[in-house]
Amino acid sequence: MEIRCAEACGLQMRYNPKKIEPKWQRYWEEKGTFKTTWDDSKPKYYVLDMFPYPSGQGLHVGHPKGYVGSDIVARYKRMRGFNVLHPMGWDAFGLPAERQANTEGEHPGDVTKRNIEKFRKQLKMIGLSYDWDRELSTTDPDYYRWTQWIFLKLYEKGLAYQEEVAVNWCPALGTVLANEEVKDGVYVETGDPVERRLMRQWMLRITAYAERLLEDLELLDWPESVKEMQRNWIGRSEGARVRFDVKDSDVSFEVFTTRPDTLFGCTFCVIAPENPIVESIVTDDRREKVESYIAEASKRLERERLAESEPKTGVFTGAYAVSPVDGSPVPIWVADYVLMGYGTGAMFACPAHDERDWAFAKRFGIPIVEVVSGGNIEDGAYTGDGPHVNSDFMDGLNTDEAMSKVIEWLEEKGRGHSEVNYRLRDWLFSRQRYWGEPIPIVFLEDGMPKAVPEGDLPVLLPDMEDRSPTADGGPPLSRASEWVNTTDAESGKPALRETNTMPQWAGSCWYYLRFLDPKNVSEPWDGDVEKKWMPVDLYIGGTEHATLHLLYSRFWHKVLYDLGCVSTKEPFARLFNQGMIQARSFQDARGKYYYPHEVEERDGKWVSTKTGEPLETRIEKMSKSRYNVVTPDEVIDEYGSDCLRLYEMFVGPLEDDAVWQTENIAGIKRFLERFWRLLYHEDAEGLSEPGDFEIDEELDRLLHKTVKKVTDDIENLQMNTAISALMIFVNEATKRKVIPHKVIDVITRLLSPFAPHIGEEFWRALGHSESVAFAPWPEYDPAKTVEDVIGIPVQVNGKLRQVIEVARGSGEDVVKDAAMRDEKVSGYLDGVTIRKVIYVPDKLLNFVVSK
RNA sequence: GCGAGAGUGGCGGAAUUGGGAGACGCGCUGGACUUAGGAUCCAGUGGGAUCAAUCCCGUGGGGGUUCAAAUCCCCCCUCUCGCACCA
Repeated sequence: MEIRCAEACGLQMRYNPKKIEPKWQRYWEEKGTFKTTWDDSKPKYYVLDMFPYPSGQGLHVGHPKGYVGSDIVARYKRMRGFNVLHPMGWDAFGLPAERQANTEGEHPGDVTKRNIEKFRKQLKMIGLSYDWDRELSTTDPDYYRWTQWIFLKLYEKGLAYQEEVAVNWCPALGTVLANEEVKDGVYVETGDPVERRLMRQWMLRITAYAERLLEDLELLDWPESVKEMQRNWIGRSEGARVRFDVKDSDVSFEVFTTRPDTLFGCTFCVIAPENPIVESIVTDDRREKVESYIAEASKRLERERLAESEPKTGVFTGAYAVSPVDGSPVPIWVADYVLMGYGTGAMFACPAHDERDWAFAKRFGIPIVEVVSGGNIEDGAYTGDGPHVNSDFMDGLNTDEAMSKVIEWLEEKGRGHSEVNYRLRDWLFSRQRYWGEPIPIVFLEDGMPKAVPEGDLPVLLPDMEDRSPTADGGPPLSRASEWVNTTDAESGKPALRETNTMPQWAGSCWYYLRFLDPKNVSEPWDGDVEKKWMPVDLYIGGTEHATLHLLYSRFWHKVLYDLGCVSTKEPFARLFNQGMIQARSFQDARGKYYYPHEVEERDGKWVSTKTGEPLETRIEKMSKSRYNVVTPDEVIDEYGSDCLRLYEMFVGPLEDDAVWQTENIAGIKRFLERFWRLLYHEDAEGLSEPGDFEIDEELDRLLHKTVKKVTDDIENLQMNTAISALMIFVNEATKRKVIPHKVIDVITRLLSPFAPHIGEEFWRALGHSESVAFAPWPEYDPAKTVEDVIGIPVQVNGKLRQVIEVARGSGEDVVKDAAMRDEKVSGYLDGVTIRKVIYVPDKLLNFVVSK
């Protein structure tokens, strides 16, 4: 392909992104500019975007914000001599595609393919420097074959198991949902109601890795907020497990407590309604009441139970437990504020020193016994520290001492031991959907599960016309009887395939590894290749994945680490969360949304242009239903992709949310046009003169400062201030009549990661024959980034009175003399006593005076 | 309720080992060029007083530390995010 710069194109001297952008995108594609192969001579840099779910809506301008940020880093690192791996792919299994397919009467595979094509086309228009040869989709059998392979590894290690569990069943979707996908009794994505149902499910034992997932957060350069969210999610707490015997019975139960030091203050125990031991301890006279309470509680979702925090409900079982410390009888209650899923599903209550227990005791008239002094337990629970009382061998000790003493005592007596508990629960891994990875398990005639041999992978998703759940709530795959009825590979005996599929999180747990070696047909990735490229040096994506995707993939990674399949403990060394781009939406009193072109602002109020009706306006997430979507296609058509990229970076800090305001793009457009005119003077009818001359010192210093600023800012992902620095330079350069090409050459390189098309265009115009993508990043002279003569603010009593010019590095005496000679300053020093002079070299001079 | 973060012109935002508040951009005002301007260029633009030089006030509110506070400390208000009976 013949590449012609604007000069060669004749008289096209105005900045015209429509002409240059597609040209360079074609060039990069045809030349394979961003194709990455391992190169021993360069340091590696792996910069990864959280790959998108290719929805039917296509991209809006919010999506590429993070992609542009990571692309700038990728391009910058290449210019700094790094071998950069920067891939992109599709997290394409999942519910929306299945629903879209059903609505449109198509196969989810076809829908997905079409959506991916649209996404890919949109991303390519933005000029992102991905190595498209590494593109992958989680729905591709060559990919999910290895997702299934990892599942088998988990299964072999005992980390995948089946359990009959109460799950969040969503009737509208015909599937179960993970706890995290349900909030307030509805599916967070669609608002469909969710109910509890007991079902056989595959679970992944993530809890076995709780401690390491917590500890290894220390190794990571991640935002503190994300680490904190993961810590909370894992929810480690230290305490003790204590056995309580039930009076006049051989039944006993255990409780977990973080405050075993308050055992002497135990005046009742509480058991979760679902706890099976309730059945065996309830007395006959209480049975009816207890059973109806349990029936009532089971109707409500866990979330709802938790939401109704007050007043607490519960019933007495009629049974008594024996206090393990003093042998006294304490009543056992059933109450739904105790959760079956945490600890042992039973707890002891010390109302004097726990707020929930206090509220419960007050409500039901249960005694409250103080064991830690220092508070007033009449008014409320005292949770602070203090000397213990009424506690036998703990009397006089504070909480810390009492804790170790009581644990020691319990262990000695065989009634308990210290224990660490986690809030994290095992990962519910099966979904009753069609569009997901089949779980590579068969069931033999005796119902026992058996792994599909590795050699038989992938277990392909069968083609099906009817992909709805069966009438009795069975997964869609159970309709594929030919597929379901198979044989055990080893014995040849009949077997049934597992008909659940994996959740969407599965494919995204390891895609960063497949990118290293995406075409490998004999293994998921080559070990040597993995050692070379891992870990991911920079991972950019939204905060919404703080606890789910990022915890799940860390879990899988650690399992793979234990298997010797990967060489790093953690997958993502540095994480960065880009903010969202939101947009203004307009709604009338009836709730009807209006497009931005249907409204106008009158006297600071928004109204419908047509009817004049007042509208309510809000800053919201972009969505089709809110009529506030802006697509990259329309912005690129109007302004070009360099402009879009710069605008998205310039709106504010990359990590912050921003509001899309199309009118603000004008400033970016002007900047690019000014930059263009540095080279293409309108009045000169062509390229400006090469101008092999030296620029003035002021501009030269500014150039060095700009190189430094842009370099530092990219390293810190402060793209907004980097662009500001470039604007300052271009504004200043514009004031000169002509700028030598060697200066434009430097600025072109600085700008090229942000605006790669115009960068490439200029680079060729300046006479280079290779892509600017690998041009050396400009160096700067530190000595030239500071001025020789600087203005020193002179204050009198802390108030700025004058700025005087002195040589940089001047001593106090010199500056003081100069200041005192200054007419204005001396006016302020007249008739007062100078008490003190503060001089901060090159920064400031302050006279402290008094009358 | 608990935890984390934030609050700066008309607007988006700069400035943090404490040292010239408001960089850069939008918008606005005035001017130049023009048949025209939604193009481009130049000048101005935190508030107040003043013809002006200049002065006073000013980073959510109140107090404090300091020669000096957007920045550090204490109290309060507001907003965003996360968790929400986790024994």
